[in-house]
Amino acid sequence: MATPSIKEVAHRAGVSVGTVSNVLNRPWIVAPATRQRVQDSIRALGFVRNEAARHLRAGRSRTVGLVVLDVANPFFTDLAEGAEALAYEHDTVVMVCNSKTDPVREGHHLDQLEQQRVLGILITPFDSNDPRLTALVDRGTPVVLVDRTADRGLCSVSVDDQLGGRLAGTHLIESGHRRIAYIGGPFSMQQVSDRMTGITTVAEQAGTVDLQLFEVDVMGVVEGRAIGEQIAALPPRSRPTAAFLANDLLALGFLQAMAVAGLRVPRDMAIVGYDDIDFARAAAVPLSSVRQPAEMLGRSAMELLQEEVEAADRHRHRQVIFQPDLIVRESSAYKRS
Amino acid sequence: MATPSIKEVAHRAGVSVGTVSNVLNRPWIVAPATRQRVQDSIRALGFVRNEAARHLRAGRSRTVGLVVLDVANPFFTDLAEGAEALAYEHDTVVMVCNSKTDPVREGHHLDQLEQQRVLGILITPFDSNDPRLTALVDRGTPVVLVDRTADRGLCSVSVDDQLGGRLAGTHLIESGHRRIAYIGGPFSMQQVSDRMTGITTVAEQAGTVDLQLFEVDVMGVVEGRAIGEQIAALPPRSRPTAAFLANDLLALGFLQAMAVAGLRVPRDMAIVGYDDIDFARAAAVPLSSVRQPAEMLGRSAMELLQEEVEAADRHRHRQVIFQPDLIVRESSAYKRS
DNA sequence: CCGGGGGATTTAGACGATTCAATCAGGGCT
DNA sequence: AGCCCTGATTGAATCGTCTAAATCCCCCGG
Repeated sequence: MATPSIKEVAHRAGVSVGTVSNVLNRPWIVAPATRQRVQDSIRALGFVRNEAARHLRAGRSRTVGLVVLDVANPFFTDLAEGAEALAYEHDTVVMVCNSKTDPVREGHHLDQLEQQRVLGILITPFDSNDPRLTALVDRGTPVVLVDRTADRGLCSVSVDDQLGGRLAGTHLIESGHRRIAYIGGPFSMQQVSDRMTGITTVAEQAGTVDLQLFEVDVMGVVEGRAIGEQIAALPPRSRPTAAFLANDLLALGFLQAMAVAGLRVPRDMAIVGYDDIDFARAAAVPLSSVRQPAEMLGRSAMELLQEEVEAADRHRHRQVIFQPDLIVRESSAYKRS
Repeated sequence: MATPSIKEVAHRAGVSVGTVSNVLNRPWIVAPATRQRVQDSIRALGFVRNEAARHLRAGRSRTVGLVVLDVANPFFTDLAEGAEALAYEHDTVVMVCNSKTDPVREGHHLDQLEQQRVLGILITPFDSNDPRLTALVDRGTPVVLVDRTADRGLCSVSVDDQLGGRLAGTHLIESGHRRIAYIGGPFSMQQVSDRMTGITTVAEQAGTVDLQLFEVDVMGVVEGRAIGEQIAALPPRSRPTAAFLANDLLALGFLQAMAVAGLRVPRDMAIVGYDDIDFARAAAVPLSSVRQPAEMLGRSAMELLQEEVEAADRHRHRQVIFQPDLIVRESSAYKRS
């Protein structure tokens, strides 16, 4: 009835449990005839290894945790894809957890993962300086920050967000915009504030640019739409003529709101998003966006983790940084005279 | 160095391991003073429960596997969201696995989940009659089919796909279309063929409708674009005037191809998708789509599973079926004379 | 014929948490 | 003083797998 254990397999094959274990782990040291008998027994009983027992014995599991801010965001699914591809090569399983930009959920997932004694954790944290992260590391779970730069003793994989902000800002300013909105949030999140710093820098260099900041709690389509309505309702005189949004979901929502409000994109409102998700190109007005190498990020993060797990001791933490690209499409392809 | 075990905690608190375990599991039977001492010890040592050991002892894990066809598809992330919400209430963890419509990957994930002795598996299988599924059940892992109807002894949660197909078909036919394309795939997948059956039925009833079928391997944006190009290249005389696509990703890709080819939607080509994902409404031309209650599906599936796990014995397998709705938007809002 | 060598197999002890039967310490009652 | 009861705590066995050390067996060489 219950799943058979190695013991039943051994009994049926007329050998000891040790031999069965050897067949499973070092088949070459077992005599061919015996090996065959054991394998037959395994098949006949439908034996399936118990990962919990292996894990307990080995002291380490074969799972890696990946905690992301929003699984529904294609950027993160791409990232997960990359991580999973590499994990597969290392005979490792990825457990994807969705924190939904909520520190409480994030904490809950971290607890679960630690209890499961995962090999390590890849995380896009709500707050990169969260003491829980370092505590985790101190207690022995390797952590790699994803899409965030680690300052202290951690590995991290990130994209130069300030550069991303500068790219978007420069593009909009050169297109003649003087009132620009930056929309993202929460500002406490490193990536959001870095992108802001980027665009702020170039705005200040240009001198005459009026940069308005709008904060949201969560970066989803719904929130983008809401901010869009709010901005569309401003008097045309003071209303920004361009918006840079900290991710594409926000941008898509924002774009919808423009359509509803009857504002033309890019004529009345230029839009630049971030991440360059697949849907950006398929939007009502194809969306300009700052592209990040999502899959590469995931792959790279997993690489660092595996390195740390295997080298254990003599491992130096590294910070890998990628460069973003600006992809200009119709939503910002209009030069103001 | 290594994570401390219950033994170190006990030693430091000057009690036996049994008492520590009691503090963790039935604190009320432990004398307050002792309890306090143990809790202090736990905190001081940074003790974290070892889930593998608990699991091994308990004989059952606290994880549920969810295997979906495509995590990048918002339909499935919504579904996962629903499942996770209920899991949380049952103090259970969901492990999301992405089969990418690939039976091999699917099999790999099933193996992993079984080795982990998960509580149960929720799956949108590539092939509902896959013998591996029933084998899994026979060996003791409860399985609930999601977005598929189970015939045999399994629980399932699904949406009436034939009805969905009929809704889309009727709508297009009543709008005056006589040449209609149905695009989806692989046709061997139950939901794809059910939707086809639905539209075929109403097309036959109408009598004069020419229904053309196009098969794809995977239902993603890229494939939709490819089929779109192919159809746009047909001579206008024989080219369908409407397309019903088996999911919204396909439809979005298809829509892009129309734009590129210079065909106007809905005038030259009406489009109806399936799933009504968030992006459908945000598309270049807002997409008509057959809506499925994704989150509800996930929740419901998890409900059935928990029921089966708890009732163990006297549990009757059930097939829950939801009704889809047709959401008409601009992409099909044009009546041919 | 005996000892030794080497390959094949077995044995036994972890790994960490849980649980239940057994023990223990006190207090109250006769 | 002796006894019992109760509530608190302990001890030991258990879950399934792995591995290092021990044992077994057979054959070969001296």
